[in-house]
Amino acid sequence: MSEKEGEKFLNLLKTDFSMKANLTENEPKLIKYWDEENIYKKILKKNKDGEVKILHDGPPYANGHIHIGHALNKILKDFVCKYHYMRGYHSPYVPGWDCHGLPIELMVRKEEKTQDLVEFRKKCREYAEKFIGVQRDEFKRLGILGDWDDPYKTMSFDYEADILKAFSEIYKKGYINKGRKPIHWCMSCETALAEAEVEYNDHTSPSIFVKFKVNGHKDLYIVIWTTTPWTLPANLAVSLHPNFVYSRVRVDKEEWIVAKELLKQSMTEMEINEYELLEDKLGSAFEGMTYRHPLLEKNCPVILGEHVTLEQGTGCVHTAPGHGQEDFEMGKKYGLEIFSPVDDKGKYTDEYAEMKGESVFHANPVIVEKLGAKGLLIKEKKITHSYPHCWRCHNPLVFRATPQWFIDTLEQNIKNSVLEATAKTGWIPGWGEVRFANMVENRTDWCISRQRSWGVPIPSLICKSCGEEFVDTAFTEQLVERIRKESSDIWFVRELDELAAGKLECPKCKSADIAKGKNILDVWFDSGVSWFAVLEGKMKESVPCEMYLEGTDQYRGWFQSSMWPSVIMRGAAPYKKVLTHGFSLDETGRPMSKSLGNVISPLEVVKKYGAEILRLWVASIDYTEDFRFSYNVLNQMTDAYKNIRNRLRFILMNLADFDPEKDVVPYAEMENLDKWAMKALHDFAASIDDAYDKYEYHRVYHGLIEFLTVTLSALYFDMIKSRLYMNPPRSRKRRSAQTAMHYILTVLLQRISPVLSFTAEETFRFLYKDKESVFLDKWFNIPAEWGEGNEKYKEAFDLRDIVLKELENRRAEKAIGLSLDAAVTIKYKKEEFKDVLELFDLKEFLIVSGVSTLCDPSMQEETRIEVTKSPGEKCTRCWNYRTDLKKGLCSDCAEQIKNWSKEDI
RNA sequence: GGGCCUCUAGCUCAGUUGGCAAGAGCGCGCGCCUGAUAAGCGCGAGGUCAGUGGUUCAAUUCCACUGAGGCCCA
Repeated sequence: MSEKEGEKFLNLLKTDFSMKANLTENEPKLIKYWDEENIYKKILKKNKDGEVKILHDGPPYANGHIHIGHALNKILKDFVCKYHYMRGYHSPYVPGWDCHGLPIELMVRKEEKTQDLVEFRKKCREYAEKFIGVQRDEFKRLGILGDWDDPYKTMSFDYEADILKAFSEIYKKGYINKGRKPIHWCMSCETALAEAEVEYNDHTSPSIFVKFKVNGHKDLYIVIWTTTPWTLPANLAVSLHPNFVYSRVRVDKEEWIVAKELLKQSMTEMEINEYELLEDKLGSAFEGMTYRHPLLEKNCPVILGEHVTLEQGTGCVHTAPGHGQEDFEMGKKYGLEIFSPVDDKGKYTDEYAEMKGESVFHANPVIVEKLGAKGLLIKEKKITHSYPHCWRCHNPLVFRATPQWFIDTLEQNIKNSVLEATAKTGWIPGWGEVRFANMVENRTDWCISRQRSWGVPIPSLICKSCGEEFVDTAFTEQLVERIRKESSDIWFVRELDELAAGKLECPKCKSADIAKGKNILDVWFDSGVSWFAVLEGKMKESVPCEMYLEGTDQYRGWFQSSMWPSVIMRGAAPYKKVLTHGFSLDETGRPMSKSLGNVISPLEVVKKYGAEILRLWVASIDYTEDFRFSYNVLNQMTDAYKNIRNRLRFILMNLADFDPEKDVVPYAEMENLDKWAMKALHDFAASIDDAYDKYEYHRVYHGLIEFLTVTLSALYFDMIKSRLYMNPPRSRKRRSAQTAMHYILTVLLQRISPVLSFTAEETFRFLYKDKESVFLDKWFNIPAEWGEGNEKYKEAFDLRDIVLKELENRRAEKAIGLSLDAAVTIKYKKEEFKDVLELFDLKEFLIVSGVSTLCDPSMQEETRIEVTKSPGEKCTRCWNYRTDLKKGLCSDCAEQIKNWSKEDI
């Protein structure tokens, strides 16, 4: 028989499953298929009675294209959800977008010159809508399944209404308060400015050293330095650093207090040439000391703050809680008034009657003069420094306390409840709990009011006659229902009497002359009540949900902005688990940023490599830490992907004539080697499922690669190839191997589908033309029996390693090439070792032409391996060396060919 | 400056409560095969476990400090 004819009797099957993936072309087709066939909806239907496990999406900001952080975040969420889908949980995934806020306002204002507020808000809405569309397409391109047709948007009418409903509930519980807080203020535009609207330019200010008379000591002064003399009327304290050393020095007939390290520098600046050091003391020793206010008839305290620096001045810091951020924090800490005797136009109010009506910037020389007259001014100079200016009118800004609304996060009961909820939450990784709790402990009040345009209005009312600002809960609740129908625009479109059903009245002076408040809500409040608007509202599910999953920046952001409202309103956290991921760095470990020019766009990756490669990369890394991203690492993923795909293809090829409905061999009748493979499959699946349960996808990736490369490709497939090719197609021996491969493929597809969704679906639909989707497939539970295996497996594989080593030695000597060229003799010392040798068909197990075994109790060593070139001639069909060839065929091959068309052998 | 975190082969990761000469896969080098073939198999070279000091009979593993880096604050 010629070799050509011989191939007729070999199971060398072909497959149309291509080696080349062509991801960039095929992925969009699959996405279209998922879309058109409503696969996501069908998954929900399949699992509708399953246990509820909802991952609640944190809304990205609807602005610009997605970057690698967005991609990673959404892909991780997709892993979580898809594994839930596979395991039968009810896990609807409703993506969302954060729509209000300053960045969109700023973008729109660049192009839009309209002065009309409602028109402007309309443009903002359009802008957000546009980028929701852009980002939705980009996310879908990554293969993420979810309710893309009906996502949540913080600007939808329902959502806006729910924001105010939540506001109202929190207000009724007493956790929303009025307060004051210093902010950047432009007195020529008469408007508040956000940090992003502030531009820093050089500005010349007075630079003055002033001495404050200490009470209870004769001629003792504390020396401060400031560049804003106009804030001195608002001075309420002097801050010292508790751990700095302060010196008491004699200057003329007086004694001054100055930080020791700044003593020389400040004395030079004050042009004091002669002074004498009297004493050094820690700043903490001065706590409780009081001094006489330099301008007003009152006494003020010396307080301690870590914010004090030794960069300039005297180390004794003039503190006006109404006019500086740190001063404000200190004021809060020490219970000082947030005092700011300055009005919208930048003029002193009657709280500083002495200069009422005077503009603060014109006040500087006057204040300096007053200090001089009192003998408190030590030195005045001019200083040119970087100073905040208005980005629109370019005038210098002031920092000034204004009325604001706060959520009271300092109230001890609620803080304790938040800490309790924190302890009950599962933080992944575990250190998240410490980080979150620290932030809860140390945070300040949550200021929820913004003096902006694009957002949900705070439904506060202002009494025109007495100036009282207040919230009327009945009115708020009417407003909620109006907003649900007409959007929050009605606040700006309608007059107050159109909005209020009944009569409004000032709770303080009973006046009925009321106006609408002018503040909108912080967007963190918008997204912070998404559990209320989306989980409870839109989805009709309950809180807490299974998981929030975001970057580590959200410990301060969304995790907190969600936690506080939820604890106040529901007495518990909105989530059972919080999982966080790190940030993307470039190849050298620097953060990815536009300014560094080291950004790799996920869109570019998808275009060049395919989303599957990106998904595989996400699975490969330990995302809990920051991760490096580069084309280098993507190329590695491409290689890994090819490996996976080829192994799938090999299985498909060998299953081309296998129908699981008819051809499956019962476990009990399977070959031992195939049973071993089922044991390996069982163990593999158990470890993969454990990794999925713990959200450790890099273990999924590494476990998968290890299983495919070592267990399957290098061991199992290599060993069974001959059996698959040589035995009659329907023979039990061959069907046994195919049965194993069939189960391997089934388990593999289910395990890779959350990560390699495209490839899993492609393979699944290639295999089962009549089935819809791998995600709708029933979960295959691996029989526990398969995991039992045999304790002697390990000994057999240890023996195999030794034999292979010996084969390699012969190969190096050029005695053999293919391992089938060899014959092996195994000598063993202990009789019991026979059991190990009888476990498998040794010729198949070792892939050699002949194996002989011999027990020799007199041997020193346990086993001895001898490898020789196999005697006989090479069989043209099975390539074994045999001594019984007839016409080039060995007797086994002759037998197999004889039985070729018989069934069930 | 503060809170939290990271640093193991070129890359991505393992290394349970301190204990055999620190492992895997990929990549790289060399070889085999040509019935998984723009595939498959084998072998090999790569690490002062960021650095220093300490605790201990023994430290990649515990402690302290230093360095590099990240997120969030100030």
